[in-house]
Amino acid sequence: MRLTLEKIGELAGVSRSTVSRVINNYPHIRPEVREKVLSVIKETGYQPNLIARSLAANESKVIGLVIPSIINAVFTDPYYPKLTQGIAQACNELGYTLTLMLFHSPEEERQNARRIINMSLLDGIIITADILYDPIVPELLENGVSFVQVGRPQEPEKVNYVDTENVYGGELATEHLIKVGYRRIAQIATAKNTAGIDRDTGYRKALDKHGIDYDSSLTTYGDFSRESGYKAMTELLVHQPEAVFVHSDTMALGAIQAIREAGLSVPDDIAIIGFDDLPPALLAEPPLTTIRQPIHQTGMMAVELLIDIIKDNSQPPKSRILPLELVIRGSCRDA
Amino acid sequence: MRLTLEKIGELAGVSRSTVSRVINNYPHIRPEVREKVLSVIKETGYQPNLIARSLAANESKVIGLVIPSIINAVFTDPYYPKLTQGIAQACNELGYTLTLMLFHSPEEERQNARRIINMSLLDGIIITADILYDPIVPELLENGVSFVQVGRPQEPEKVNYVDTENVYGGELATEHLIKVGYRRIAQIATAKNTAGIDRDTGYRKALDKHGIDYDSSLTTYGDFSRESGYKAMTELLVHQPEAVFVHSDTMALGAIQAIREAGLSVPDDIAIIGFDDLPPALLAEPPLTTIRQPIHQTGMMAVELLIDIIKDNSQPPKSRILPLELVIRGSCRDA
DNA sequence: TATTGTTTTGAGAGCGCTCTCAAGTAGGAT
DNA sequence: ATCCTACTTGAGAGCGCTCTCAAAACAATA
Repeated sequence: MRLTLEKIGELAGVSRSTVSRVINNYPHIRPEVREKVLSVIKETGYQPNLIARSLAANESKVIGLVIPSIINAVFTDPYYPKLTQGIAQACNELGYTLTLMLFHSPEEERQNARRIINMSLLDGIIITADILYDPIVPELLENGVSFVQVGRPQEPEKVNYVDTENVYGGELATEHLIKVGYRRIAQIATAKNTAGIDRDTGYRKALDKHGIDYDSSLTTYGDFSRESGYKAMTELLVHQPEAVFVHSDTMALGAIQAIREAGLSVPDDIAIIGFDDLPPALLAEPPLTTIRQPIHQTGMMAVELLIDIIKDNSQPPKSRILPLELVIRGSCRDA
Repeated sequence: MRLTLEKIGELAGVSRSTVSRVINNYPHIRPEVREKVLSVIKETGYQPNLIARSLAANESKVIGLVIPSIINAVFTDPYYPKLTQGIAQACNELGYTLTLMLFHSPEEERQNARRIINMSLLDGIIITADILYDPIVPELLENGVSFVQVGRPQEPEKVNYVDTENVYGGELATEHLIKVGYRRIAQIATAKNTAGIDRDTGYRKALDKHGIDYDSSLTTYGDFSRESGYKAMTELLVHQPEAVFVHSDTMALGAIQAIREAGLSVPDDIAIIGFDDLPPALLAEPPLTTIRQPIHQTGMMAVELLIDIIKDNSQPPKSRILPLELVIRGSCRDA
């Protein structure tokens, strides 16, 4: 039989209110009474009913993680599991419960998203949508839901978000390539998401800075999957780049495979620099030179920011930009 | 301002009870009244408060997915993301909400698990623990929590679980190796989990059936990570196996790398057969011959079974065993 | 028309908690 | 001893819903 506050009070010889007070650490309780109540709680193994608490206090201490259907196909990319881990850890530490909303199709997404969002089960939401024109974001905005986006949003002035220095990252990668002596630098980009756009901006910026003309035939596109990297590299091969800046490690792995199958070598014939620094980068052959992104920390940061917002949703939108780092390994020649 | 049943009733000129009835599709409502209420709900965009509903009805329609800390280090293995996807999809389809409980350390696990489990936020739990002696399982059992385990439990007669035919899988893999002509067959196993034990059983069974003596020096152990596969293969190399049955694709990838770095070739010098049939298996070089496991379906099945149990937790423990399939690709010689 | 049965509806209690309000109790100052 | 200010506690309302119970309305039967 489930225990209730009332019953604990009975056993301890105090009222429900008093028990509630000791559980919630209110001051003004006589030490002996607090002791007594605590001991009863301990020996009965009482746990407060979260649902009832949520109803009364009008907060559930649960937050939702929304991963849109477009991204979902890319769950093979270790990026999301890693991000999820960071989010989960922060939730554990901060006493929140995490609910996962993974959608497999746009219809499923539309049907469920609105329902869940409005059903007041959630105190707030983290949405991993850096795609352009995500339909959920305006809806959240309109309904006054507390949320933070992972990745730069379409309208940064309106939403809270956590992002990495993607422009700088693109620049960093490209400049490294230039610095070690490459000139004909291609790019495997990802269209339709702000991260990809920013990295592309950085790429062009670096080219420009060093007086290299941007050549659009040297940019091909992938969708973050390994297969798409393979395909994009195959297209690139005919243009004979000296080096390629690939927007994600996973695609870089595919690109390396394409290069090898063409009978060429990395980095001797074509150099590769990736982005993310996920575990496979280290295991690649050759180990991938890449731009390290603090993914786990991004997740944790998103939770912290969200909780901040839940406490006061009236403040102007905030953002956190996390730093990137160049990791030199074996897929580019040395300086 | 949040709408309530009461307010909708007011607007529709009926009582709260009636509104509740139309929302929950009760019979005995005059069609015109139902229409009226429905239209008010539609134009106001009213959504029932899930928390209040949970409290009153004593069910939350949310289930938890518990991934213990030991496994967590292995989140780089695509197995878990894939399983999670299956679970999430079934939840969406069946109107349940999924909460994710990822733990990073045993302490975190102990602290949070009990709390969440007893806090009556969850209608039921899916636990992905096929490790031996998992401490959470007895606790769940003791507290009468509805749960299903993914992977064969320690005490199958006591718990509901979903599993694959692991013994048969081990047998299938080993027999394939024997059939195409190998005799000196090694194994990279995973200790301390029932899946590993079962696959090992199958491996020995096949050996035995074909009159090959089991040689313990031909079994080494990994922990499902690619690195551990690499290490285990390195150990195996000195014993010069002709073929290796690796308990997971991810470890198989590591093993192939070790073989290559030793200057040998797959399958010419050493054949490899994996387990799982995850996407990287197809991308490996050579493409991995492996045992396909219906991971997505396993996740969905777990949810279905769980919901079944939530509805009536008094029935004797049930289990679902999913079939396995041999997928022949390029990492073993042809017959 | 009286009676019985069925459908349709509302009132009210209750889920287990939080939070406000006011009452009771002590200790110190006057 | 009296008053004032803490401190300490309990009573009660209320969160938004479900569900039981009984009343009201209507239809069917005698």
